[in-house]
Amino acid sequence: MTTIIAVDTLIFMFNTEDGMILEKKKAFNEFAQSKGLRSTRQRDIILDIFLSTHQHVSVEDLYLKVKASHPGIGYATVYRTLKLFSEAGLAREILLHDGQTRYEHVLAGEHHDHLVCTGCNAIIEFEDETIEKLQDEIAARHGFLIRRHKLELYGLCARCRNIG
Amino acid sequence: MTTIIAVDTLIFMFNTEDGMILEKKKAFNEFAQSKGLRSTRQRDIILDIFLSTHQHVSVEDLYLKVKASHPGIGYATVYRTLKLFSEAGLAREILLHDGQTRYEHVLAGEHHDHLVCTGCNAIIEFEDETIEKLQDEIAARHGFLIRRHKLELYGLCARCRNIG
DNA sequence: AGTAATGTGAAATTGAATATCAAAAGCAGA
DNA sequence: TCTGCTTTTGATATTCAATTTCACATTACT
Ligand SMILES: [Mn+2]
Ligand SMILES: [Mn+2]
Ligand SMILES: [Zn+2]
Ligand SMILES: [Zn+2]
Repeated sequence: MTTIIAVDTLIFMFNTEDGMILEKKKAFNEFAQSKGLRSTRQRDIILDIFLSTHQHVSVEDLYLKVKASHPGIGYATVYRTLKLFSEAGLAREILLHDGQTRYEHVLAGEHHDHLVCTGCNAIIEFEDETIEKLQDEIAARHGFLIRRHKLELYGLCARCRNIG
Repeated sequence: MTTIIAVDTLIFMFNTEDGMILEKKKAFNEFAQSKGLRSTRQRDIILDIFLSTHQHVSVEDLYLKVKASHPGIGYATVYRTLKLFSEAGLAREILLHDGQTRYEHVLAGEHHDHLVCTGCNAIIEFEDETIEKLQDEIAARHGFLIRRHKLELYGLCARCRNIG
């Protein structure tokens, strides 16, 4: 009986946003433990606030958001903590054309690339398995071992095409 | 007779590196004229030296190369002149992961993407028509009009895989 | 509590891109 | 060739995000 309830709860957890959040908190705690990092109030707060965001946030973006409720937390801490999140595998650094590093959530095992509207800065995510395969073939042809790639399509979104 | 010789010479010219160089010098002169730019000793020198390079050069790279034979020429001039080359269509700016802008030669109508070795910084150029088509399809599916794209594959080249 | 190691926040530094500005050079006419 | 106007140059300053520094605070552990 107890066991069945536990399993149900677990499945439910991982299928909701709250579940994702718990999952990521756990992932970060495990990472911190494995690296011998100490647990601090600041990291907890920054993690909570990062997990509450839904877009691609810059350090500055997140810093301002954090400062709103916790004015004592400094820019450097937010900066360092976002780097940690990315090392821990729960965030990914992305560098688009505007020269500002942004962080986005990484969902376990998921990968995507970006369509960027240069008119309104909208970012659309996409995946294309065929392109990924072709990339591997190109790499293989040149004896390369690919670690990561960057594919960004810049242009105007439907709305900006009409307005512009 | 004269005409035939001229045609032969022209064909020959465009099939050699010297021909490319002449072609690009002409292209830049035409651009300069159309923009009302003045002809200067510095621009001639910088163009010559840029055309003599074969890799993807940063402003700093080219500046050092220029300074070696012409110590009087300043960084700002090299910087501005490379921008001009790119406006004139004979160079292209590329921004790889290391956050340093580089310039490469643009061959008429040609496009390519880059395979970058993070071990030795080697850069290999490639083209893949299928990938380009798939990109267009993705864009169309989202109502986007693509202006440019960036596709970079980062990893280790054959040599660095063995050494590393 | 005591101690050593780690984390924090304000400020400083870095590094590349770009702007500024006085002096030098190019250019069209006289 | 000289003149006067405009552009270009070169040294330097500025900008701006990323990153480092360091004195002080906090944590983990005994
Ligand atoms: Mn994304
Ligand atoms: Mn190239
Ligand atoms: Zn748009
Ligand atoms: Zn290599």
